[in-house]
Amino acid sequence: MAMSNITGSFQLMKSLNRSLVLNKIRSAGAVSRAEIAKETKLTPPTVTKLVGELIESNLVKESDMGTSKGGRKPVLLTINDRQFFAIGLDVGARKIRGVLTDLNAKEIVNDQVDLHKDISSDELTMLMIKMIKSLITVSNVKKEQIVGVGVGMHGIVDNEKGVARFAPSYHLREIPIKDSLKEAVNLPVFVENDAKAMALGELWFGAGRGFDNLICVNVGVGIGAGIIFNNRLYHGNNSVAGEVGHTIIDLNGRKCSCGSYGCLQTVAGGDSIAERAIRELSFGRKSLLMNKTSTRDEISGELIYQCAIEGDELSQDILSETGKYLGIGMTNMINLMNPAKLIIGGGVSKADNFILDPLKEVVSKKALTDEVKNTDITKSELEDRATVIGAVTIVLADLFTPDLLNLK
Amino acid sequence: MAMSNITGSFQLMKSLNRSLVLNKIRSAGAVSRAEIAKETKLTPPTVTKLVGELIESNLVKESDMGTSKGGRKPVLLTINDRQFFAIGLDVGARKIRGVLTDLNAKEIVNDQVDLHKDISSDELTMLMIKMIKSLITVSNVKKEQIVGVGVGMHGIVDNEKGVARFAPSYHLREIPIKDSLKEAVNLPVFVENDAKAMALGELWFGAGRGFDNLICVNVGVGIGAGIIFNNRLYHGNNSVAGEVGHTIIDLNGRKCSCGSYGCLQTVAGGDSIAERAIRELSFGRKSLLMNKTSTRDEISGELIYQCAIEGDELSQDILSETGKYLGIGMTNMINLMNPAKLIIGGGVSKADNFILDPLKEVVSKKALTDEVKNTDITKSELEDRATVIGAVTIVLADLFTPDLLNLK
DNA sequence: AGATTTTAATTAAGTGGCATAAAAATGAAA
DNA sequence: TTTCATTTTTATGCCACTTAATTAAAATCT
Repeated sequence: MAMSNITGSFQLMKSLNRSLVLNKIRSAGAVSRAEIAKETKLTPPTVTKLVGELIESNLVKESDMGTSKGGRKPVLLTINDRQFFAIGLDVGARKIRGVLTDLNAKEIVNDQVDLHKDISSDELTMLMIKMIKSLITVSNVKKEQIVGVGVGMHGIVDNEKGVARFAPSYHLREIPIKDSLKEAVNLPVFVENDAKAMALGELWFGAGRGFDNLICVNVGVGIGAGIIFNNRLYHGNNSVAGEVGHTIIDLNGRKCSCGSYGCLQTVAGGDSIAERAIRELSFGRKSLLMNKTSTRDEISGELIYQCAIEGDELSQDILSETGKYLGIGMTNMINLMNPAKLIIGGGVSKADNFILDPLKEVVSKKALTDEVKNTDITKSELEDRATVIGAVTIVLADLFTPDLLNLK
Repeated sequence: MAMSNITGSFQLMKSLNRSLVLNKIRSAGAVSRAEIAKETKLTPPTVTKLVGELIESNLVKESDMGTSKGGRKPVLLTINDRQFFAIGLDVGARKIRGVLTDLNAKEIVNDQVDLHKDISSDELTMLMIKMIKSLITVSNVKKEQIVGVGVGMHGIVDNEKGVARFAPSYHLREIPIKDSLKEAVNLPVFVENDAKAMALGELWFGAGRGFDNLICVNVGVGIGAGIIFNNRLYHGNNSVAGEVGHTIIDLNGRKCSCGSYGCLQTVAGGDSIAERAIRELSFGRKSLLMNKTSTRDEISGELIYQCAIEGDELSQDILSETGKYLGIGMTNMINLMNPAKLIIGGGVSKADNFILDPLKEVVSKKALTDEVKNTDITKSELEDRATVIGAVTIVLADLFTPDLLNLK
């Protein structure tokens, strides 16, 4: 299909403006009709009408009076955040987290459950359903008030079909999450890759606010990226976009779980951190890690973060090296996609700046032009809640900014 | 700015539909009003009206009658391709090519001029202006009939300002192409990086027709990519997007002109091909290359392509190796961006399949999922005209699909 | 304090551009 | 020749916006 296949119509016009107004209210927190008119370039009568409909549908409410600027006081409008709610699930390698939030993604209740490695598709689905039901029960919210369920799932996800194509942590394939949950709880369900959910979460509620073109990288055992163009998630042609962990940065590197050699993941993924520590220790290097563990298996990324913060030199060195490798991967990504902002999330958030600083240094040395050398790089603001809030955000995005222009 | 900041209005509605109709005519070649209505989901009266205005403005004309399907014969509409024209320039490392085409990008006249390595900004600009004027004179087209000038420029280009930020081939910086040309010829001027122009050219008139999400890679001395999302060029935050030649694939690789080590360009760029040949010859390997050259300096990419086609084993081996390295870079790009189509252009087009086959093989082995392993990869259809036709296409894109929705 | 000015929001009327319905044009098929 | 199918145009209506005028309410000026 060539072209921006968008047919202009009255519905489009109205939907566009409705979204515009709704989103202005959402992103501003509280605005008057007059200000909306000014900022959206809609006329006051139009804004009045649209706001009226939004109030009618209970999405928006009039709240306080604003301060006068020399005339009549403005009536401030806010999202009616006690009327509707959204549910988000973060289906990670070792546990499922869940939250039920209001329309500002403010948490009302949360829940979590541990997973075992050899869980089956049915068990997993069942746990998700159970959690959704529990969140609803505990929060004491009516089901009609819930606008949808978002799922941030690790691995390869087909977001259109709502299927987890491949979940490496439990070696499961083709889990029909959307269909299963939809049938069980009778709510709209959205399924998305965890890094993509995270990116959307950071865009709306975290470090990405105000940007419309960013990349958020989830560094854990795997390394995935969520790419945002024009305020929307970019999925690519087969929902595979963002697999930065499997970009090759070392032709002669070690074999990766994907079969290739020298993937970023093999030198900067969570497992590689622990392996590097074990190797260094076997060379006889001293470290706090020795005092805190009795067997090799106890050495984990988290522990190394902890020790680094406590001043352990080996741990710091390891994280620094990880940061450098990660920096290479990020530089490649920056040279290719030139995002306005790069957000680093996942376990790394816990590693203070031991990873981030060397990462930034590599980018500032190796990226191509002065402008991209200075790419704005920060760590996740939502930290370990990024994916679950991101999952909620998928639901909110559908509510607040429906994809009117059928951009893929 | 959060959100699809698009205000719905009557103008928007109309522009959207006007573009929709215009583009349907352009991409179909010849269609009836009825068919346009069917395909665009506009109503027949609306199409009649919009077509009337397009005919009025001389962009569209009624051509032949179509064949009846059991009723009145349809009147076929076509782009009025003898009324308006566009100019494209390809400012390469060693020469400038220019074309003047009709609105279907069909060449009317062309021109080219050689450049010397130490050319100045003023000289370069002067040559461009001279060529534009010459194209107009020779074609005998009135200046009012020319809708604009597009420039595909190698190196780093700021397309918004129309400035060539850095042109590595002649070590020039900050050439204000747009302003200079605009002043001299008094026509709308668009300046774009060569790979990006190429991508747009292939999208509209080459191997990319029918896709709305593709990457076109220009393999020459440098390796640049033009990224198309939603039928539009993606520039990134500083117009730097697409610099795949400077993505690092070999941590321990050779130093690149950019200062980093192991950039794709160092193992798959044009220079590396010649260097590899020289090295192999110095090891005493036999080759047609020996017969065709007297000094090392004569060994070039082109010559190697030629020898490979003539059956020279060494040349074939070298190209195969180049293809493998290029395949790594392409795999990384595919894993990151998951394009629907990958087009390989530049000098490589002349290398037959000696590069493309190993490239595809690497992708099919190393890309992450089955779907992306099978990414549609072909070589450029427009071949050495890709950039210059792409330059024309920038002008046409502005005419046919103005950026109504201010997507960046 | 009262009049004036400023800002906010609503009401009323007008307009642009698309849709629906019907008709005209034209040709194939019965 | 009549009937039917398809293409295109004409006439009318309607939707969602805009412009202009009005009401509301507060700050500032005299």
